[in-house]
Amino acid sequence: MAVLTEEFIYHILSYVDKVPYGKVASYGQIATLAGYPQYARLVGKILSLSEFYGEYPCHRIVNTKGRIAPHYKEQKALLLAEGVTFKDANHINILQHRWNVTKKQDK
DNA sequence: GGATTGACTTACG
DNA sequence: GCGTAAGCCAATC
Repeated sequence: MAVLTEEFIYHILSYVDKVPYGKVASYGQIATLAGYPQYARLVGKILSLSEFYGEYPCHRIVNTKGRIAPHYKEQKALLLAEGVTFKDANHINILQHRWNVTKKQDK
């Protein structure tokens, strides 16, 4: 039944852990790298639970618009602490900080 | 087993 | 660039 097994969660988080300092990645990007491009929503759910499975940089994960998580208020402060710049209160400079391994928008 | 919801993404106006 | 709609999948009611 549950797809959100520890094995799957750690698999996703392993890619999250590969996001370099000062960079950010999208849910879909992580999902694609993990081999499940359609599981972007599951990635978000996993990240919300990631703190219970280990300390992962879940604050480096944003949506493709560069907007931070609506329910994760510390994210902005954490990203600023890493040198990530914001366009406004809820959007980072995704074009500047997005992870280089982007396969969807490799351009 | 159908309907609703969500840390998503893409398309359209 | 922003709001809405449709597509997507798993969990929850």
